[in-house]
Amino acid sequence: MNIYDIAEKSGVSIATVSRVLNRSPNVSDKTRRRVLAVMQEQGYTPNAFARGLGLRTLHMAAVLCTDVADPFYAQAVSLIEEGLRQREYGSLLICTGGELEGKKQALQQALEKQVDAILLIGSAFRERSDNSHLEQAASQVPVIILNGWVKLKGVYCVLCNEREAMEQNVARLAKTGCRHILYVYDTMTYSGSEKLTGYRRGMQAAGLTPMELCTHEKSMESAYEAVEQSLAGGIVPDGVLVSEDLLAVGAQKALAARGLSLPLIGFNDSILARCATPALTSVDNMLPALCRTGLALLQGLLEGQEQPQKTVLSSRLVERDTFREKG
Amino acid sequence: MNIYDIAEKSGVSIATVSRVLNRSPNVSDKTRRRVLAVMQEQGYTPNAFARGLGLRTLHMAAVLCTDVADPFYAQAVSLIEEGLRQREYGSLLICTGGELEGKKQALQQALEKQVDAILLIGSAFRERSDNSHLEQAASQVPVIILNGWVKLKGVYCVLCNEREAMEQNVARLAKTGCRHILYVYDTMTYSGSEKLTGYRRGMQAAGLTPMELCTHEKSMESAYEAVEQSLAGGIVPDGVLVSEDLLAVGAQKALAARGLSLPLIGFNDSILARCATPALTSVDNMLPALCRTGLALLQGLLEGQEQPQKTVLSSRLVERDTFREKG
DNA sequence: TTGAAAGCGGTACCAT
DNA sequence: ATGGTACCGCTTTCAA
Repeated sequence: MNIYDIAEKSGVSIATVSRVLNRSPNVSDKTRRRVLAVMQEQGYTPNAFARGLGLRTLHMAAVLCTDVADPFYAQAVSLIEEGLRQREYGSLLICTGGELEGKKQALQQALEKQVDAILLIGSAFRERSDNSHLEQAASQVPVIILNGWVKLKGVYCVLCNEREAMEQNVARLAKTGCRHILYVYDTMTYSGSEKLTGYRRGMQAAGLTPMELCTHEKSMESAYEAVEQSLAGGIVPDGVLVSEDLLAVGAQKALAARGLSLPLIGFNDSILARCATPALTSVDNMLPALCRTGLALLQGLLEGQEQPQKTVLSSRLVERDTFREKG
Repeated sequence: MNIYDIAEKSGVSIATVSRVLNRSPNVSDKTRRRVLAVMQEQGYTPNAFARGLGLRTLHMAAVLCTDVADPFYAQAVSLIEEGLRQREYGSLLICTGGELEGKKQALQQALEKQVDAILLIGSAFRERSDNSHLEQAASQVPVIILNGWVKLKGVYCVLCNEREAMEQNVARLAKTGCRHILYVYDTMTYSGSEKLTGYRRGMQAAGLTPMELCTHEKSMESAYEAVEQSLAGGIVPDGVLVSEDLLAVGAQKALAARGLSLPLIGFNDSILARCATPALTSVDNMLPALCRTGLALLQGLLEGQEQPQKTVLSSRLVERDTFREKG
């Protein structure tokens, strides 16, 4: 069943059928009705490839993240997919893993599928040395990074001031009397190093000595072990900051296992923060706003407008059981 | 930059370029090298639409779920996307929401994009009365339901024996002396009613009176409230079964708020079960196996083999802090 | 308002 | 091993 069949059955040319398909105003009401009726009755679905060939777009955007199984990315993907769908764009999801090779392949796959844009979630998409793959992709379609930052032509970034947020976290704990503030984190993405820098600056500003603990991998269990070993090794913090709610839960459990209940602040304000016991105080990095902004930016771009290459939103502390500013 | 340009620049016909593109053995090594070199140097990316038009496939599958932000679905989507990617298929992700209209539209969108198959995650895709939209989709491409069951031509289901699992849960609690086993659940999907049936049968078999509590919506907070009100209303359970880890966390918190620490079993063995404090004992519904099986089934289908319309895997209890069989 | 026909960028069959 | 060419199904001038 194609446009020729429909044209024949409704006694018009394929050009007219195409016009009906594309809601062109230059079709008489009568003709339109007739054609639509035939389409309906034949259960006709236009072939997207042929359409894409002509229009040079399938109305699809690629959405990349290292792993959707991570609740934070899942939340982001959910928001983005919804926004794209509302704008009548499909979402090609690709999980890349943390390795460069996976990211390169993902970009290649996205380009092969002729997506209209590529959305990167997370700062893991900025490589230490060589970002030429990003550059190449950006030369073909707009690339948008959510919660990450790379200065490259055609790459647009929307992010949250995480450095500042972490700096404030230190100040907050220090204000309530903490002197030995442990910082638990995992990998060194752009975002990760921003937070770490924020922590260090905050500690310096407060005249305190940094206590940093890097976990083996990004998992609750790994954070548990790292903190447990650290405590066993005689480290005695009186406050804990963490780069990620998932790790924060691990840290929290390790502390609890030793009967400790210290001020603790997580990051991302994910579902885990609410589900943890006690519920985690966490930095809300404004994910919904981040996604909304990124989508609006993309829309502008696709409409041919100029857009800023860097947009920074400010975060917010969500107070729950593990820490409150009043003390 | 298209196949004609490449052909010209390498001094061969487009047919030969096409052969190189498709790894046809009928190309001399010398020619192949030359063509590949030109492609490389020109940064050529074949147009997937044109290709799709000829091959009648873009090598893409649609992956639908009600909402990826739910950690359980996110995990499933992650596994499926990976499996599809390994088989060189792209994943068109669509979140449908719980309403029929959203699901219908999602199927329509998937079909318009000419996907090769549709994967439905969760039992929410079975409607109470009318499944004609599924039937229509299945008449065009294979439809696979993971963790759900609908008997329809062209629809293939892989699921877990959740009814039995819940029945066993009752037996387990009863064996350790529980007499007043509360069941907390939310909506009535196919999966939901299976579990509820399992609970009822289990209670009957143990000679106990069912105590059922339906939450207002699928959220931790909603479960908390429901249980809290129930306790406030004088209900005194001595064991709790829940249809979902997310709800289980809410129930757990409500119990803890009243100083209660009862045997409690969640469902899905999601990341939340591990992150909860105390960690939840939960039924592992074999999600990875479910996804693997579904993907293998799909592959078989695409290769033209017959496949069973229903495959049932058996679940497994993962014992953590909130309940152990030995007592 | 409608139709005819030239693309769009590939695939694949038929020759050579 | 290679080239010529007729599709694939739709969009979009250009004429009528």
